[in-house]
Amino acid sequence: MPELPEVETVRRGLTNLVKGAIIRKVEVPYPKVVTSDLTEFKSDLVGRTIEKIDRRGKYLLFRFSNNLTMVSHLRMEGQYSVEPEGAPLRKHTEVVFHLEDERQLFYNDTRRFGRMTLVKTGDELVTVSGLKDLGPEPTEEDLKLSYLKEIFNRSHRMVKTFLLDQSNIAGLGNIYCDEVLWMSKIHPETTTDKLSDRKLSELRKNIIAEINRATAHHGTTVHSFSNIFGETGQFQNELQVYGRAKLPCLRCGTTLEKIKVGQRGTTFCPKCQVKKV
DNA sequence: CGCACTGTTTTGAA
DNA sequence: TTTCAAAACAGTGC
Repeated sequence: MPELPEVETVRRGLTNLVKGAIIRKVEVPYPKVVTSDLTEFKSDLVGRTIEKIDRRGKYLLFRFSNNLTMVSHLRMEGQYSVEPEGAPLRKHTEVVFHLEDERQLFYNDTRRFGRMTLVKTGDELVTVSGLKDLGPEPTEEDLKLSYLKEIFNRSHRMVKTFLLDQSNIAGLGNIYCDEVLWMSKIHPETTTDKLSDRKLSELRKNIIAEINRATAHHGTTVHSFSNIFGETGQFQNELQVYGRAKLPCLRCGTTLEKIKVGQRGTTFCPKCQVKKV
């Protein structure tokens, strides 16, 4: 499901619904989802308040009282839902947080790729792989052009693959990568060191703008994504290339092509996005 | 039925 | 050190 705008949508929904709630009991029907000690996971959260929910890249950070943080990554199809106490588990419910107020928070995950781990607050930045090496957020303040120039010039990887690497920039996934490359008129297989400073600046602006715009639309619903209220995002109506292979480019009319780049399906316009060699 | 595809990340090997 | 393919898993569509 989720790239940064979708995870941020989930974060806001969770904040509305369960911020301030107290955990009464934790059940883990699918133990593999918890990568930290399972016994501690089930016992340590009992009695704790969900004080805040943060996000970093595609990671959700549940801040509990007494300096505990639960790191949750939804991977492909992870999803939270809030139900009345006693509601039956869903087919793919992996964790149940019973709350003190007659509700329960479910973590559901059809493909079972999502993972969560419990750490002492602050430790996530040193112990959680993926999180500790995460690149800057795609924002005006955090994503400096000088930084991009440096990492792009140093690498010889294809730009699409490079943007998907979360240690370079946090939060972009397959959909928004294809979108920003189309917007910036960059062929996905161009190697990063071939991009001019001017192109890089354009790409940076497009990344920031696109992520902001998608977040404002509550994210994109392609397969299964819906927010905690069960509402779908609206941004799929705004996509220019993703999911439009064989359809005309909305800028020049050329038929969009779909190829594989670094084992990910990649849609682009062969006329607008010419590979620089 | 078999195969390819799907919004992600980690792992191990080259 | 850097980069890449396979694997983790379930569902859907051809």
